[in-house]
Parts: sequence; C-alpha cells; structure tokens
Amino acid sequence: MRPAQPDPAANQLLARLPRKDQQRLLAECEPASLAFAEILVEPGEPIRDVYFPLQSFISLTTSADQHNILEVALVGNEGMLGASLILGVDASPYHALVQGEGMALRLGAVQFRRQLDLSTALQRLLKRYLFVVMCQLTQAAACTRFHVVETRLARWLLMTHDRAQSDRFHVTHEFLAYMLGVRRVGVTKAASALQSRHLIAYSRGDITVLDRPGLEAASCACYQADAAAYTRTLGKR
Amino acid sequence: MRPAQPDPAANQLLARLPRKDQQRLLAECEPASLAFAEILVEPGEPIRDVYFPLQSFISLTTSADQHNILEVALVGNEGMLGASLILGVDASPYHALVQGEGMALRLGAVQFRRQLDLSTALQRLLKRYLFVVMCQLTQAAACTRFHVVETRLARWLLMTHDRAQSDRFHVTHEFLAYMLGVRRVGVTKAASALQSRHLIAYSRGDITVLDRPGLEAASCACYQADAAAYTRTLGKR
DNA sequence: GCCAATCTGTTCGGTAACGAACACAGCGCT
DNA sequence: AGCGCTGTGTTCGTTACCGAACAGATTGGC
Repeated sequence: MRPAQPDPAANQLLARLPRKDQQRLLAECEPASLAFAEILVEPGEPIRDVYFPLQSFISLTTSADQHNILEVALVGNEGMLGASLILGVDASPYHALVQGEGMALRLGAVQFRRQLDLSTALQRLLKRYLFVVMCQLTQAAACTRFHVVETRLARWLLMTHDRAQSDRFHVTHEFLAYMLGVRRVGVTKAASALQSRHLIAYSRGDITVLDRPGLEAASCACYQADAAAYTRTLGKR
Repeated sequence: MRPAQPDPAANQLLARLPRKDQQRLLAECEPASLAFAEILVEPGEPIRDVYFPLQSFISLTTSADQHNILEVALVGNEGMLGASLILGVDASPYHALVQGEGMALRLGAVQFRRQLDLSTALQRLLKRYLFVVMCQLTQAAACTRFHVVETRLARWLLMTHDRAQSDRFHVTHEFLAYMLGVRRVGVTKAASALQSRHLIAYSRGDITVLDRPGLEAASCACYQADAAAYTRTLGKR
C-alpha cells in the first residue's frame, strides 16, 4: 500500500520529532518526486529548498578541479538535505544530486527557517544530525585516502543498500566511478571481484545485494564507524 | 612587546565579536600555553575545554585504522577548537593535537555553553565558523584524493605559514608524513623538490618559507578555496 | 530483425604511491 | 673526542591506480 500522502515516519529524522512539532512541520512540506541525476543544489548557490528523503536518496559530492568529482556523503531517509541552513549560512558546501529516485518531502528555505524558530526540538535534532554529517565528512576523507577501491565500493554499496530499502538498485559503473573518484575501469574490476565472490550481482546498471554480511566483511570499518556515529549521536531509533 | 595578559584580538574570531560579548567571554577565559604535540581532544572523548589559539595552532586529525592518520583541518588564530559543541554534542569527531606551540585562550565546556546562551552574536559567529570547517573537511577529502604529495605539501605549508605568523616553524618530515597521510620518504622527496626550487628551506625540522607567491603557485587550488570560503562566510575581517 | 546506444570487460604502457632497509649527517651529551 | 639520537637522503622491488583505447554484450527503438 502506497498512500497518496506519503508516510512522514518514512523519514527517520521526522520520526524522531515530538508529535506536535512534527505535524507543524509536515503541514508546510510538500511531497516531491525526485528524478534520477536531478541536481538539487550547487555549491555556492543559495539553498532554495530542503529535502527529507523518503525512498529517494541523494549524493553529496565535491569537485576538486573540473573533472575530479568525489562523493563525500549520502543522504537517505535517515537524514536530510540542507541541514547546513541551521548554521545561518545560505549556501551549500557541496553538490547534491539525486542518486536514487523516489519521493521526498520538500520545504522552502524560508519556511524551514521559520519552523526552526518555532521548534527547539527540531533545532536540537538537526544540530545533532549535522554533527553526524561532520563525522561522515571526516571519515570520508580518511577512507578515500587509505582504502582501496574494492573495499570502498563495498562500503558504498552497503550505504546505498540501507537507503534504497531494497536489495536492488540502479547504478552503472560509470556513475560509481564518479562517486568513488576513480576510473570506470577500476569500478568494473572491483565490482566483478565482488560478484565472483557472490556478494553482489549486477547487469547493465542493476545491482543486487546477494550477501549482506559478506559485503560487510568485504568493506572497510568506515561503514560501521559511520553507522555507529549516527546511532551514538541520535539514539537508537 | 608581549603583554602578560594576551591580546584577545590576536584571535580573529574573538576580534569579530561585539565589544560587550567579547569582554564577557574573555572574563571567563584563561590563558593557556600549549606545548608541541600535546593532545587536547580524542575522538569519542567528551570535550572538556575549548581553545581560541593566539599564536599556537592545532591539527585536527582522523585515523582510519590504527596507523593510518590524516589531518583534516588546521586551527589557528583564525578559528577555535571545540566549535562542534554548539551542535549540542559532547564529543569530538577528531583528534586534536598541538602543531605549533604558543598561547591560546582556554574555556571550560560548561562555561562555553553558558556564554553561548548569553550571546546570540557568539552563536551566530561560531555557527558560521562551523560552516567554514565543514567546507574545509569537504575540500580536504577531495584534495587528499586527487592531488599529489608535492602540491598537498605546498598547501600545508601555506596553511601553516598563515597560522604560525612567522616565516619559520618547526616540523619534521616524519610529522608532515602523518599529517598528509603518506610515507616520510614521500615528504622528503616533495620537500626537497620545493627546496631545490627555492620556495622553502629546511634543516632538521626547521622550515622557512622563502617564496610565498611561488609556494602558492606550487600548491593546489584547495588552499585558495579554503581561504575563500572563510572570507565569504565570515567577512573580510 | 536490425541499428544504435549503453554498459561491461580487457588490454596497453606509465606513474605515484607503497614497505622496508640502509647510509649519512648534524647535534647534544658525557 | 666519542657516542647515540634524531632528522634527512637514497635505494630496492612491488602495487594500485592512471589515461587511452578497443572489443564484446545487452537493450531499446524503429
């Protein structure tokens, strides 16, 4: 059953809000269908809207030079896009592009700020979430530096697996290469290694997670570290 | 002339505060002399004190595995250590160790929080500073991924040059290797390349910046990007 | 059923790192 | 003067990834 009005509790941040604050916030949100590869924010550009993903998920990427792109964080139904607005800066540190299409709740930046003023619970929650994002950025820097493509790929697949809420999702090697900041060939090699170990299966962009525990063993500890930071900071659920 | 009571305006964040808020804050701060390699914060550990460096500067590092360390940001008199407390989380995402010895102003976490409650100007300022730190973390991830040791070293030297407020500072290749997340040998090679181009001179840990513009040309654009994010967010001074 | 586009697999030579090990030079200490 | 410590320079073979290019394989459109 998929209701016309999406279930707000599908976003874990919203689900953590007290009922009153949640309802006040939801009253101003509108459902938005996010299309694959849609660009929601560009760095430097002012943030017009914030998003609470439901089934969709969003990559945060940074570009060093023109053609060197790297994903630094992933936002799904466990988080939100635009949390940095709570710091009072009307800009984004990174690109945001839709990685998994689906629904999200959208709220204008102005309305979002007003909601913040009205709800200390919302402030408190999003500040803590922002702390988690900082931890993830830090982790991403180290992981990217020290870990080889195969383990980083495994980590990426796990993160996406969590957010896609499905064992299957659509991503090509080409796209993965952008996210991991490596060549497509490197992804192909790593992916086929994981496939030959029966951890995943893929074909023309459709990736299926076959062996979740095995994938966790194949990934670096950074995945666990991110997850731990999240539950440590925001509570178990 | 070095006054017994250190000049608070030596910290650029403090200098940006309105006079009243600044004085109230300073009344609770105590001067602290930071020794080289002193560890001020460990990740996970609660933050006991925050620091506003005056002449000292502090490396923020993260460790992927036991022996893989990487610097993700540098805090000098342009910033502060412990700003993440404003997010309401009593922990640090990273290690903090003293890189350049000297004075700083110290304030207990409890007192710091009280000061935050008393001063919206302080809140506003530090939120903006935290945004800058997020930009730096993002930049660090990309820089670390895509740029070669020599340009990254140049960048590090520039960042340190700014914060050391002197053309000379003390860092061994060994230490630099930790910060950049590479082998000592790699640093030696990069450093001797920069030296042979007369951009720097060094001997047994004493590094002197000889040609600042040349060093800027030798570094990656990440240095400029960091600096730009700072002035864009916090104003020109 | 065929073409064209997309996605995946493989190859080539090249390079910037890696770990380990050793040589040497400057400096302080006794 | 001699010793030992610390910091720097150099070498070795190895590895992970690079850029470029091309070959096959699957899919959708007509």
